[in-house]
Amino acid sequence: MVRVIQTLLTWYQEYHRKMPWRETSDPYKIWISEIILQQTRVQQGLPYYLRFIGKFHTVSDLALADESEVLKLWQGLGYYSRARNLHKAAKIIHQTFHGRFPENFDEIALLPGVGDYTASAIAAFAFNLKTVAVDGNVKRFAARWLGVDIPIEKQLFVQRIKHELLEVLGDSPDSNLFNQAIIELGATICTPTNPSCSRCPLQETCVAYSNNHQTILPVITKKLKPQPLNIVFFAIQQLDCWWVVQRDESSVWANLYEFPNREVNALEMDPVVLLDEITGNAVDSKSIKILGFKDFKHQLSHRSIQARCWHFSIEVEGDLPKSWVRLPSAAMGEIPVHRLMEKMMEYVRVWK
DNA sequence: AATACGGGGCA
DNA sequence: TGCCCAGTATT
Repeated sequence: MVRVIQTLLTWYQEYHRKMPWRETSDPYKIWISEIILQQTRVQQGLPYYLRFIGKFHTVSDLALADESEVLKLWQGLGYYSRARNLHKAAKIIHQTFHGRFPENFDEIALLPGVGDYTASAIAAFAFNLKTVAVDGNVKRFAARWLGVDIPIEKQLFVQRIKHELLEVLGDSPDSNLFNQAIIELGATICTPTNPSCSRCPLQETCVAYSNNHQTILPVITKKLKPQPLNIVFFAIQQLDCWWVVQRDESSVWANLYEFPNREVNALEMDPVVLLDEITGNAVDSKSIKILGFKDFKHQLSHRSIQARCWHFSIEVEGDLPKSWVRLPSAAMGEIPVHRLMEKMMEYVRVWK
């Protein structure tokens, strides 16, 4: 075991990629990076991390911001509850810990948006606590290296590899480096397809390699098919202004803004009839000019969205729903929106 | 234990 | 297309 960890750390120090959140021991920066990197590739998350740290230098800066500011900075990254929980957690740290990041595992794990992986990662990377941070990379590497054929989404699998990896770590003082190393190994060598076994520092002791089981491990049984969802949007223009609504807190794209819309069974509904339904006949049909429509396909992890965006202009509004907000086009860039909304704003040329 | 929750890159 | 990414919260 001593031999293994020594080999691993030596490999890591020579070959690891340089990343800004590994050049610091500031728990705030490490925390931000770990939240951003949840289910997100380094390449995609890096610019967001730099912008975040650039705008909010400390946890208190973040705590004192508006949620919309935080969501705006998160725009396009997905899983927006991460941003809302990040903001909530910052307020907790600011208020109950007076801006000082908690330094023990249990207090870290209590923060909203921080689960077992993230708490372990912060504990190891910021405070060098003895723990194992199990993410997707570590699961894949451990399943192969230890030859564990329990499906990786089972609790028993995580229990098993955590126990074994903790034993590998042993009494080493390098929990920080060890955790960085196994994650980096999974990300760069022990990849999902075509792992680079020839370059792997742990090839000699790898169970999967010795049995030629790299392609059948890890065992993954889950697979949910995205369900179809049809939505008709209305991009309603009044001279240089647009109408938008904010989504509610308990749905996809929570708290983000978008054009008024309605879920439908089929996209081919009469748009004027649909608009009357949504507004309660608030808009005089003679006041409506139809400027065109465009269809969009948008893939989420759990939904296959087909959207139709109608471009209307109206002269005068009637008694529109209270939740509708009219914004000048200049203000449309200030509100947090989802990717589909970005595409639709481009279609109707909100900014000319 | 299962499901909701984004978006992008790549075979 | 389908897979998977430095996962978590909710049911």
